[in-house]
Amino acid sequence: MTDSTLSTRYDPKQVEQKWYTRWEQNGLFAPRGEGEPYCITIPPPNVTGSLHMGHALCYSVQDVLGRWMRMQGRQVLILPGMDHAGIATHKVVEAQLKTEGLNRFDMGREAFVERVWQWKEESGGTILRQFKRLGFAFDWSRERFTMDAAYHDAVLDVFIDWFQRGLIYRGKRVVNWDPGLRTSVSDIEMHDEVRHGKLYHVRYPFEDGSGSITIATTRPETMLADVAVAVNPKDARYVGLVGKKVILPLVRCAIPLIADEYPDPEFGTGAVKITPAHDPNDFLVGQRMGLDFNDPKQVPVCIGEDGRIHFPGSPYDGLDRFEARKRIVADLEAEGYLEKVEDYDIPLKISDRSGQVIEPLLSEQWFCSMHSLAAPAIEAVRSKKIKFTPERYSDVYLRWMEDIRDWCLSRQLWWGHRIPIYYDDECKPIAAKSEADAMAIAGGPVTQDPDVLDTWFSSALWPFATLGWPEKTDDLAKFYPSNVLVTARDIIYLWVARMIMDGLDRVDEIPFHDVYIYATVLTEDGKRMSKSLGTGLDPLEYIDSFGADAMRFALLIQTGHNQEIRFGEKRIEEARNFCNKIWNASRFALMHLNGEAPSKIAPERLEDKWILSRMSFCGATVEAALREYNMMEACKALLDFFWSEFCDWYIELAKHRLESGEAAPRAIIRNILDRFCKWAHPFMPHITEEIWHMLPGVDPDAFLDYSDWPVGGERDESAESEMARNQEIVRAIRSLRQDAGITPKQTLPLLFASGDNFDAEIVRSQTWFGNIDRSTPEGASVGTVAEGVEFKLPLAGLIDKGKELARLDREEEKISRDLDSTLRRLNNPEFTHRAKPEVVQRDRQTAADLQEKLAKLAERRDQIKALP
RNA sequence: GGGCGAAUAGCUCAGUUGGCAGAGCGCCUCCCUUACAAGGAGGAUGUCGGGGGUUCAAGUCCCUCUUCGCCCACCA
Repeated sequence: MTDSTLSTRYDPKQVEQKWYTRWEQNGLFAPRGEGEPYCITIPPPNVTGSLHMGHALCYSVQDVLGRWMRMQGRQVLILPGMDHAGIATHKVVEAQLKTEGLNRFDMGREAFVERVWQWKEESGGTILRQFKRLGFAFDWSRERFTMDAAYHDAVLDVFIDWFQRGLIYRGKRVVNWDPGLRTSVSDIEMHDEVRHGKLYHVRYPFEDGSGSITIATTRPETMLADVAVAVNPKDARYVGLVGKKVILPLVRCAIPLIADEYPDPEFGTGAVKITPAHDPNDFLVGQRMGLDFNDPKQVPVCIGEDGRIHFPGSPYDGLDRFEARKRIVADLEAEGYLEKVEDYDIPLKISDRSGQVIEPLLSEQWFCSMHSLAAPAIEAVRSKKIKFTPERYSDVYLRWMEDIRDWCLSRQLWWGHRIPIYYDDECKPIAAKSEADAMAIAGGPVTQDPDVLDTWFSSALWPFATLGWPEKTDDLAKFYPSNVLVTARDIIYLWVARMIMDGLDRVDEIPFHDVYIYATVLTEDGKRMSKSLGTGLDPLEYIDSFGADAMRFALLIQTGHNQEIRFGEKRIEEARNFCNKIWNASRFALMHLNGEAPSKIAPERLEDKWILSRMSFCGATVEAALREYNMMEACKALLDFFWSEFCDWYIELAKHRLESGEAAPRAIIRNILDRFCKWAHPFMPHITEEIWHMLPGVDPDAFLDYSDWPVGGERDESAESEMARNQEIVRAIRSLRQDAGITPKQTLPLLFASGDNFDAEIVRSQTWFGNIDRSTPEGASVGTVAEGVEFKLPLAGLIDKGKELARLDREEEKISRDLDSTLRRLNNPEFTHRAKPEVVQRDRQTAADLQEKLAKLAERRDQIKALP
């Protein structure tokens, strides 16, 4: 019995390493066979560092699905890769440079990009190691990066196509400018924040000397670029004044007082200064005024890309925008223009990328017109061609899509896909795949646009560019559309929506059938996990101390259709304990299997039939849960079955049968371990592979991923209910023993039973009695009634009369309460008439049982009282 | 302002079509019973956030309110 030498504690470290190496060496992760293809192109993590808990969950779910499908004979491709993550990576490397006293502008574009590639190798390597430690069976041979040469080609292809179709256009707009990173960012790359500030009331005198009009502003520094003052045409206070000119204080030039719908008469003074270059709303007013945004005289810009005042000749030139505000306010006050200052909570846009206050800034950018791309993508979700799980997210998606805005594509960065636009000597843009192509078209020298594309432009092609598109590859034909996208809810707009639009537009087919949005992993006390807050947890640390299987299971058992999960060390300890339980139960089983692999399962006793039925139920539950992407339910089914049913009952019942050499429990236990290993394998791949291979009869060269997925579902209802009765009885008698102060170790010779509607062997062995006698004991005894059978144990001399009576009281009280509520229902004719007959029948039975129990309790009370 | 989610045992959370409230952890008692003390047996614990309504019957369905989290929009 070599197996008994196995440690009583499961050691994940060596087991996990051993199997991962073997899986890789045997090429398990690439698609195999001729089964129906199943594909997931994993969300490529950013090469900005290392993976966190959210990643661990995200990819664990995908690994579960992949392994589950593989076991069902599908041809599975889980395609991994990483994202160059333009701004995010750019920022990481810029921060590194800063610590070295360098910056990208001194380095130059080429050297900087080279430096980022170095970082990409480093971060990518870390991430890959983490993936492998978590045990993911992804096809590393097909690993892709969003800046691979072929991928870049796909990006150019889409851009040029859309440019030629007029979907991509260049324009001067007020964009969200991040002065820290010196680039534009999109609408969805920033968040709102309210900060304490001031609302300044500034007097703008009329040119004709007839007094002044007062405007309210939170940003006096932008007045340098004011082009007008606007009032609402319905605002009675200003009727007749519109058309006058006002003098812009400090700048001392004349600007018009205009009427526009935009000012809200209720706010401030009802008069607004209009600065089209530094405010999106003012920009719209400027458009309505018919301004030429290319003419700096008509639309001046007073803040530069670095967030400093750019107003040559003024004393403010070169000042930081916040410093300039102070100076300008001071000057306005000194010159008597400042009417009043109020405290005011200013709603601001903060860049998600740098944390800087977004500066709305007029600049020339590339945009993508979204409406025509969105229409089919809306239809695909509305018609349920693409299904979201949980379903509520399809509404989130649709609402955003129906109100979609044009997308600012260009970023003033160096890390990313450079925009394939070349300008000829007349500054006419030409879209081309290379400089040579562009020159051929231009017939002369060209200059490439310096900007790069928003990183999501390339991410949007992920489901097909990774499969070789625009080439017509075998992979593309076989694996597109992929089956499911597993992702976080915060990138539904950024990524999911765009993949759907791109897929439908460029490949003419949805990119995936299902979208599963998993829960956000929070800390134990409900905080967002974040490195900067110090609340981030590193999965690798937990894997080191608890094992990858425990790590995965701990996350998966909390992941259903919920929106968030709280994760702490407690949860992973529980999962580790489960691994240990699996290990020890298997150890026990192996000690008794004697290396035999009994082929035929012959259920002989009630518990055999029961456990086989429960096993079947477990498999069916796991499968149904997986179909609905409900990891929690699947994990719970596995845990409950294995621990509470198989270990706590079946193994306990099987012990003495194994001792006496019975074949049936051996065969059944082996069968259960085999199936359990299979059903649990997607969730806990290493420990299940290890145990499965220890089972006698398992081909040492086989792997669970390519074994089979047993079908569950056949139930033996009568065995289940009969077993449940016996379990009830066992629990009642154990409780009785405990109450009587008898420890399990004290095996009592005799238990007396009043009937025989129970399985004597189950009850006797599980309540630790030598024998059961179907008569009434003489002398003092304690007893209990369970499932209509009365059990007594003789306790002459041991019984504490007072205690026993108190116990009977408690029991009686509880039964009476139950009986009362049941009778109340039954005595209500409305209930008996209207409720479903089976419900009424069940209640009648319950009432009868309770009454009988009560009678027996009364009888017992008399007996006890009669004792000396 | 609009939308989504959450509120159930001390904590973290399950609760499928309405039919007598569950698990894990924690707590109490007992047990190192030859697979496992990272374990076993037993036990205590609930105005299911508040208030209405529908129903014979509501944690579950409807209305409403409160608190928390998230998303979207707007704001001089």
